[in-house]
Amino acid sequence: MDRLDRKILRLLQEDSTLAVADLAKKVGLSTTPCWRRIQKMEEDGVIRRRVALLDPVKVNTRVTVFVSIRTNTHSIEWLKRFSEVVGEFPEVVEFYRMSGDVDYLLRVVVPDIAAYDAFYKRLIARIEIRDVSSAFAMEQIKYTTELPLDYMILDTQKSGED
Amino acid sequence: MDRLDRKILRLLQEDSTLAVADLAKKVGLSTTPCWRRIQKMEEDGVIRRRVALLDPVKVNTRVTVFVSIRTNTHSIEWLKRFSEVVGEFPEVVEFYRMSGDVDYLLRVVVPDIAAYDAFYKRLIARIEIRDVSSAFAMEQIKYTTELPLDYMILDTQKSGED
DNA sequence: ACATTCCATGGATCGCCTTGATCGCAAAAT
DNA sequence: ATTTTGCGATCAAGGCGATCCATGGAATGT
Repeated sequence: MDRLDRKILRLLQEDSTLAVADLAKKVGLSTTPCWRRIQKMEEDGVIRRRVALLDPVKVNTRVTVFVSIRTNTHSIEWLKRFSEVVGEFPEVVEFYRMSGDVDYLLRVVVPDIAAYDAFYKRLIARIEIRDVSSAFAMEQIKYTTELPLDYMILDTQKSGED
Repeated sequence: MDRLDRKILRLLQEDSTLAVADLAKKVGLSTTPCWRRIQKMEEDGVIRRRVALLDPVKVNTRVTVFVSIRTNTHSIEWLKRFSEVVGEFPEVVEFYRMSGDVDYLLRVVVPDIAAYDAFYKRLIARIEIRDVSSAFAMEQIKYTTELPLDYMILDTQKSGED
């Protein structure tokens, strides 16, 4: 992993439809080695997958709700079951176990408040929860799947920018 | 937009490298009309872009921090400047304006706590904020870019499953 | 000096994207 | 009942781009 790999990743995070030849040109390589690097990073699992990103408005999921959850039971079994149940809901798009006073945090996407209420009822019907509090996002100012690559660990620390 | 389109979107959200022919087979179409539907959905902006998703661990950003921000000044100008400044940080991967007692919520990805502290200092050096509180995620139980398509508005409500 | 590694280049194959044209079916409209 | 309209199926064909191989050269390390 050097800065060429990083440059490739940067571009593929933005647009994975880029032809290898174009990518190579932008990176400053010829197509063959560029292609090989991509292959390697896919094998190594650095590149997980390539997906299509949809417009939330167009698919009628414009509302994001953050759901903070506190629980009584802190057993492994409960966590396992809780994870499974929550994972089944396609509205739950992110799901974290937290430190601090909140135990779990969900990001839920739905068309509107009414749909959130319906989701909420379905959720608590499936599993017991001590305390739930919902915070509604009024606006999504930034959302990106691009991870910062500045922290990547590179093999060689040669000169160069980017 | 009918259930065939939805089926196509479902598959492309999982894997955008699928060949049109394979996609068509899975959906129950022949390649040409399937390809045309995809084109249309790209033109219409339903499909925004195709991107590569990376492994957070492999690119050294395993830690997620949720940053809750309260502000004094609630002017449009402040919001504009704040948005710009925050948007410049690649570590900020999501950024919402919230209702309720928190004004803004950020999701920040970094390698470790130390890096978060450095990020935090850089942030408050750039802009004045009344109150900041950080919540660390111990575990990412679920993360998906797939939006639920069950709420999609379809042209025809014919019979069928999926 | 030699081995290793990585790149550039060229070529060659093959799959699939992309497009156009034509036909058929089914629903809707007149 | 007939016509119109709107898909989809099928066939065909051009062409781009992915994929792989083979060779030569440059830089690095031992």
